[in-house]
Amino acid sequence: MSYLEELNDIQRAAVTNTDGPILVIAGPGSGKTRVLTYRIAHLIKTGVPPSQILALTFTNKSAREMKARIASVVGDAANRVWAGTFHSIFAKILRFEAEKIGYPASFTIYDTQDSKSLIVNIVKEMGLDPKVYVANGIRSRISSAKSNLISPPAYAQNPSLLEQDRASKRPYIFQIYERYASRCKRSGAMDFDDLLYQMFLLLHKNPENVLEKYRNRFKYLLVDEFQDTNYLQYSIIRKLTDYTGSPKNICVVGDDAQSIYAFRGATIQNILDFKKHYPKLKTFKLEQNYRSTESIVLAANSVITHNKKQIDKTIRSEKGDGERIKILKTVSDAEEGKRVADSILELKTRNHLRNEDIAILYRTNAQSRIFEEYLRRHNIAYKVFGGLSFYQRKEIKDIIAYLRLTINQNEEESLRRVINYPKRGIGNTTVNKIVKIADDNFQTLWETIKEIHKHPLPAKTQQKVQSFVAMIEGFTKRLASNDAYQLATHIADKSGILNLMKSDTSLEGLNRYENLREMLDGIKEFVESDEEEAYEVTDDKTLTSYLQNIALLTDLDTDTENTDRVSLMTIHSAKGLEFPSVFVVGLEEQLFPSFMSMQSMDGIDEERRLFYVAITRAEKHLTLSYAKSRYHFGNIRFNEPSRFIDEIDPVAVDRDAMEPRAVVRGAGLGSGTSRFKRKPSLTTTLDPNFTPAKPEEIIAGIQVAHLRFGKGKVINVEGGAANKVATIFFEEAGQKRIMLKFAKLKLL
DNA sequence: CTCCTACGCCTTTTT
DNA sequence: GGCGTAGGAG
Repeated sequence: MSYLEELNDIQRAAVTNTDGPILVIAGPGSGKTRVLTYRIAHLIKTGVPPSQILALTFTNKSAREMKARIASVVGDAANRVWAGTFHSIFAKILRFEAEKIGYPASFTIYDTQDSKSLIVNIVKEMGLDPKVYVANGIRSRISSAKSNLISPPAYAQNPSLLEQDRASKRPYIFQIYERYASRCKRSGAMDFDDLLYQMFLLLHKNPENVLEKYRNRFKYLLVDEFQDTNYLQYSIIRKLTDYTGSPKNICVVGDDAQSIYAFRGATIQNILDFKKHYPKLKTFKLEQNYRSTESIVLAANSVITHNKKQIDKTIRSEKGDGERIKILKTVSDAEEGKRVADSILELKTRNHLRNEDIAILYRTNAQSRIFEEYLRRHNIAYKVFGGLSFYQRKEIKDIIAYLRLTINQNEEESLRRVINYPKRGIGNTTVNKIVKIADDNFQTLWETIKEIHKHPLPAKTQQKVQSFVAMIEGFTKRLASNDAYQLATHIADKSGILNLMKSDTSLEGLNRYENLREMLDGIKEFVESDEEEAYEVTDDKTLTSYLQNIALLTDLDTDTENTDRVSLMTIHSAKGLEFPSVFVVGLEEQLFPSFMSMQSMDGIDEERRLFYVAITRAEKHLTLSYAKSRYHFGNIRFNEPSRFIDEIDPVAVDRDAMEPRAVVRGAGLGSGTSRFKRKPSLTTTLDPNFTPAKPEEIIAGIQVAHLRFGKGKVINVEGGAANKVATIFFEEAGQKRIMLKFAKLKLL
């Protein structure tokens, strides 16, 4: 078994101890994924049927990667392993078992937006003040209730929760929760938490002995990123493995130092409880780091010692000192953007790095903009992960709403979304009446509009509603005969969406149309793809399974274009990834650590673990940066450097690099009026009464100044007479091609 | 009912 | 600085 030779002693022990409970504490870069995948491969090699193995991860990406690596050892058998995220595996099981717990098999999955808009509707209906009952706050309250297995009735009787709600002047949250749950059920919809919560209830209520069915099916369980599981997830794991007579073949892998999801209920208490609940537990610690240089590991270790509570371990590297960590101190967020982009150019030439070897990591999604701007100026290809994902865009959600409604008419968020989109004369007044009627009759909206003639509404309105109903019914009829692509194309056309988009010739409209086309192409690809690949254990090509897939897909998963790009993402999304060169930016008090976390010690500790995760993504080069001033909601803010910088062992830091360089013109505070404009203007550096040069004066090699782009050097000039085009490299703005006829250039 | 504009809120982090 | 929504006019 040659693959065992690729492991160190501890890794090998963690792989070959196949039976009984195992806890692997795995530091960053310690070959955690390798252990997990080889363990699964080893199980299969020693005769365990792959379909009896369940591997739960946090991202689709790591599930996919895991499968690919298992396949490289055992071949096709890897495809029969149940590997996926908690959410996707449970969605798949629930799809199969839904009717046993009162949901349709075609249940809809609500994303965060859907949940929020449902809550907004409920708050309105209950006549509560939406400024007090903010949707986001309510949603996280409901989410954490579910994550702790607290049902609506249990919430209503829980003194401490009720007291908290009273204290925050929102005493009716328990009623909203109750209503939210019943509306989801009535809609045949599950939110993200339901995929876990209903899975637990399924096993707990155990209709038709499903519990035994799944206990028997999954003989070997593996859980990645165990430190990020919440009570609910852990409870499901226990349901499946912790019972009398269980072989307890469960292997969990995690690192308490990398726990960064406490805000959504994750608790390292699960690691501590695991030792109690599974007494015959064997523990393995992976402390050898194979990823980073010693400087980087030293920095990480020194930072994390500032956290009191942690499982004792020391990470070692044998990669040599490597470069020390650079610190970029800048005067403004704009200068930070520019300096990082400059450094990337420098890295690429000096160290022969490709774009894909480089990542910029930040605390909040909003920080990406300024880096995008300067990377574009420097002609560096990049990709922003996270933020608004493709499937969250309005035009995409609109078409998705039609698709959902076609499958599940009772689903109300989609119905409300499209009943008057495109405009068909069913306005707010009508919708509100319909909602009222539905509520009075204990019906769904769909049931109400299907019988709209029974209700007192203007004849014209009734007609419009009836033709909407007929349209949707027409779509539904096609489900049997059309594949997902045919149906989606039909819907885009007949709903009027396609025409609406074609008629919008604005730039944004064109963009939206492109996105719609891309969406349709994506469906086509899904229909035609030969199973597996990106779409995990899906074997059917129905619209239902397509919708399930995209509901659980994140931006991180859509890297189909394998082009060479710098990655921009939050530190949270970067977990589990590694890059030769990493920039961790925005290291300022209030931002990182975030002001939201600064009330409590635990909050700061979690931010510090986040910083630890950020540092340990780097293999060779690590640069930290901070800005003295930064725009926040359009206002300028001044922050101190992050406390985390001082917590790094000075030995690991390159002190020379700490000294500030010359201030960048136009990008900093010193540029007069431009400070109040978002776009740095370079106009001020040029002569105010300047006269443009004649086209024939511009020749290769000379220095010029442009009204907007600043100083630059002409690289070449092509085209004849009236249509001369010059390629000019500007110091600030990068390379541009400019029509000389229009150019406002000055000779220098 | 629809279109347009002004204002107000926003930003932790994610499946 | 940007997006979604409320509120007014047509």
